[in-house]
Amino acid sequence: MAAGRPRNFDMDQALDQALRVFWEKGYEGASLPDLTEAMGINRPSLYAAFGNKEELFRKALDRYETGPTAFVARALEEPTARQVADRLLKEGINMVTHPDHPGGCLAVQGALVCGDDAQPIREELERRRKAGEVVIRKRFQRAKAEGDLPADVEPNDLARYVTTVMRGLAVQAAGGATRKELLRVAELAMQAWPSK
Amino acid sequence: MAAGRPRNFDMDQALDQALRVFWEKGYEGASLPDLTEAMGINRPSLYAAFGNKEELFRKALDRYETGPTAFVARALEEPTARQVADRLLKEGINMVTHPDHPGGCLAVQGALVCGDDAQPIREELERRRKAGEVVIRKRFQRAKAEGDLPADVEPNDLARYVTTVMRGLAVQAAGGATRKELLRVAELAMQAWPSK
DNA sequence: GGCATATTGTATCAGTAGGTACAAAATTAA
DNA sequence: TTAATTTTGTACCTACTGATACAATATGCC
Repeated sequence: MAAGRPRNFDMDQALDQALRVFWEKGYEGASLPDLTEAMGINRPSLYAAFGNKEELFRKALDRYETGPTAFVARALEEPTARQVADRLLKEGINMVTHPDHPGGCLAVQGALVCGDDAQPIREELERRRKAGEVVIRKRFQRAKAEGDLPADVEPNDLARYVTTVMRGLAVQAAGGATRKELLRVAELAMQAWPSK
Repeated sequence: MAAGRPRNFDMDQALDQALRVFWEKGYEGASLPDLTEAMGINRPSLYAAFGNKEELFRKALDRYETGPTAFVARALEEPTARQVADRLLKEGINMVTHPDHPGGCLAVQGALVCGDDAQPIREELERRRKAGEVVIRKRFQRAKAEGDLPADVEPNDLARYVTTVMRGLAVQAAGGATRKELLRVAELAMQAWPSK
């Protein structure tokens, strides 16, 4: 089979740059010139390689989930529910305030609300946020089955609590809060943990 | 003084509609046609009465703060810090899930991140969020001076904690969480309150 | 009524949004 | 070397963005 002219950019590197732009400006706020400049490619190359803006965002989002947010899966492996929650908060803070990439969380600030055109993206992000909540809930359900949580505690509520705090932390980080400030918040948030 | 042709719309009513659109779609996501249609006026009337899109947003934001978010000032009047926090969370939830207006919080979803043009708005919202945090902090500082909080507790941290949870609740509400779900979260969040 | 003033509606502006046509360039297969 | 294939770069498209010029209209004051 024939080969054709080779592309002179790395797809993953370009995607990382697109991710950075979407993260920093949101889906709507990221313009095609913003993206092509950061990715170091021109418009037709972007469309040939990634489809369109919406598909590019989805691919950047996939990369976001296998990269920066991989800490969630790791945190779930902690032995107790309490340790899971503690690590989710701490590593979450580490992520949303990490100096190597934009502050905050793409799943929150990518398109929390938006115009009509971007609604599919808003819904996609909402779906993924929901999915993140579900894996945490399942982990806490398991914890309860293992006797690791009091009988009168709803894993559902606990998962929603941790998730809600994490999203609040993400908003704070997007606004410039420091890691140190947010770690104090996490410490307080963990005071709510049942049966200390 | 002469009068000229009277405007045939109510400024406050129009502003309320603009507020609704910005709340629902964010600053960038709200287009001029979105705004004029909701406000029931045409473009030149909008510009004559409110300046431009940015000024309109600022005026809608002022109205937001004297209307939907007025619960904050009321909550601060509660006798104890604990009651203040509890009421902030509960009334905050009531607000961000109220059926009479869009879900979530304008100060969070109006422009958490955005493109270059909207940066002034993003910064304005960040300023106002910060100001909201400050009034809560001051209330907790007073509480501490009054012996209403343990000596080893930082009012600063407590204010940031409450604020962070409220913002998390706002994100959840923007994503469609119900009032009932969020009240369970608030209940858990209050478990963290010092010296029960 | 006539004048000054202010708002309305239409029609339009320049700039930018996302997206693409098309030819030149760079590769592999034959 | 030639043919087939794929990417690149330029130039461009349509639609929509926020914003206005201007004439028509509606008021209060004299």
